[in-house]
Parts: sequence; structure tokens; C-alpha cells
Amino acid sequence: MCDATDQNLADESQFIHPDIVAEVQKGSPSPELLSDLADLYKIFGDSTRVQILSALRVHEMCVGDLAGLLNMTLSAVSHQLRALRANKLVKSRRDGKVIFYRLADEHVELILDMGLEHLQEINCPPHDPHCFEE
Amino acid sequence: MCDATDQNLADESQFIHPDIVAEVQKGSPSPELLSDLADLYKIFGDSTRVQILSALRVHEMCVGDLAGLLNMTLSAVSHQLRALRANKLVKSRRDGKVIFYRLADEHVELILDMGLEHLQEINCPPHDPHCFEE
DNA sequence: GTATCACTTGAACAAACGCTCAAGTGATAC
DNA sequence: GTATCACTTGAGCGTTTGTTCAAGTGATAC
Repeated sequence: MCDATDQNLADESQFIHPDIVAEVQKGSPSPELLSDLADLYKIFGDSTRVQILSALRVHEMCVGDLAGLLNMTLSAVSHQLRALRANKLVKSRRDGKVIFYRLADEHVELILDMGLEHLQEINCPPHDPHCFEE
Repeated sequence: MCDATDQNLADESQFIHPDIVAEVQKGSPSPELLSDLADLYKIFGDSTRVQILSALRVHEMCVGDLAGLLNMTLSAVSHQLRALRANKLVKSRRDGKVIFYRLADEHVELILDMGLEHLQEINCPPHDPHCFEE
């Protein structure tokens, strides 16, 4: 996909500001890691999955209750739980016929909170003291 | 899409655990807010966009440099910058012919960090002292 | 004025995604 | 054993998404 010698792209002079590009190349994580990061956020990037995570934050739930709460089919919810499980965002335990799901760890809650905070800042109300145009 | 009287779904007895569902209904944000949250994470859920954000975290950059750094076309990068702009994750300034992009605020960095931390925890190395199976 | 540079935009298209439907699994009840 | 319940899984299908390509815009250079 790339030519052989591109381990120092910033010097190749196709750039307008080679110095800046070189600095960024050194200071940013590898594309592989950033791709994993994108894959993680992709999981949070769906309304159904976020609703599930938000619900499980309050209390562990079984699939049927989740489906009823979200007004969706068992199958649809189960498919999304599968994605959440695969990415280690939820864990499950079986109790007789019923399978209860819960959040995998506190990090999931933190990520949800971080996003909610950002939303508040963006849609900050007019009377918010530290809200102003740049 | 729903019948008229569903404002107290948890009592409708289609649920296995009505008490839990009722508690979750009260304790979780509205579906609308959670949908906005999902839309926000959707932006972070793409490798190209995350690479752009991660780069801008180190230094403001123009579109051409970003395209070179990511080994992508100007157009592709510009399209993604448009999405980032629309969601207020980046800001731009023009300097002559060149347009420099930078992160909109510190919240963007925090969200990136939160995700990176979660990745570290998941892929935690075997010699990590606080890494164990449940 | 024209030319060029840096970037944006719209249309098109393949790939990825999320839901539905039908079939399958695993545990309990009898 | 069979039946039922709670859930999972795979295939199919319409929608969304990200890239490419070609055309357009806005500022500088001359």
C-alpha cells in the first residue's frame, strides 16, 4: 500500500509543514492503537447499545427485561449484548433459566459520563456562567 | 410506533422483573439524550477521525499535512474534518491560503484518554500486578 | 484580469451495520 | 423422556458510512 521507505514521511517534502508533521508523528500513538480505540468507541456509537449500558449501570438486568425496556425484540437486544460481551463492556451470570447482564467495570461508567459531560458543555444553557462564544 | 399508554411500561407485566425495570427507568437518562450520546461516540468510532484528533492533540495542522500524515487524499480528510467540525470537536483558523485545525476543547482529549485507559486495562499484560481473572 | 494553491463539496458506490425472521441451544418443569 | 422458557445464532435485507472522483470555492501571486 505504501512504498518501502516511508518510515520518516515527514521529511519527504510533500508536506507543507514538515516540522509540525514530524512532531506529531512522534507525539501520537500508533495507528494500530488508535484503530483499536476507534473500534472501542464504535461500540458506544449506537443508540441501542448505549441505552443497554446506561440501564445496566443502574441495575443488572436479564435480556427480556432489557428488550421490554427498550421496546425491542429479544433477538435485537441479544445481538447487541453479544457485541458488548465481545468487547468486554458487560459480563453475564446465569441464574436458572435467566441470564443477568451487568457492566464489566467502572471504566464503562466513566466513558459514559465523559460523553454526557461533553454534551452538556456543547448544549450549555444561556444562563451558564462559563458559556461564551470564542 | 408505540401504543398510547406506555408511560409506565414496567407495570405491564410483560416483564420478568418489573421492579428492576421500574428502578432502571427512573435511574437512566432519557432515550433522546442517550441517542445524542451515541451520536457523539459515533464520531470517535472511526479510525481516520481518531487519528486526526490524536494528531491535533499534539499540534494544530493544516489539511494537506494531515492527509500526508495519514496517507489519505485531501478529500477524504476534508470530509472527516467536516464531521468533526459539525460535532464541535475541532475548530479552524485561516492563515493565508492555509487552514489550520485544532481540537475544540480539553474534553476531547479527556474522552480519548478515557478510551485509551480502558484499552490498557483490557489488554493488560500478564506481569501487571493488578491484572487477574474474575 | 488569469493562474495557482489549499481546500471543500456533491454524487456515486462498495463495505459495514442493525434489525427481522426462523431455527437452534441449554436449563428447568413435569 | 417431552415441553416450555430464556436466550442465542445465522441468513437476509434495507440503511448508513467512508472513500473516490470530479467539479467548485476562496484567497494569494502575478
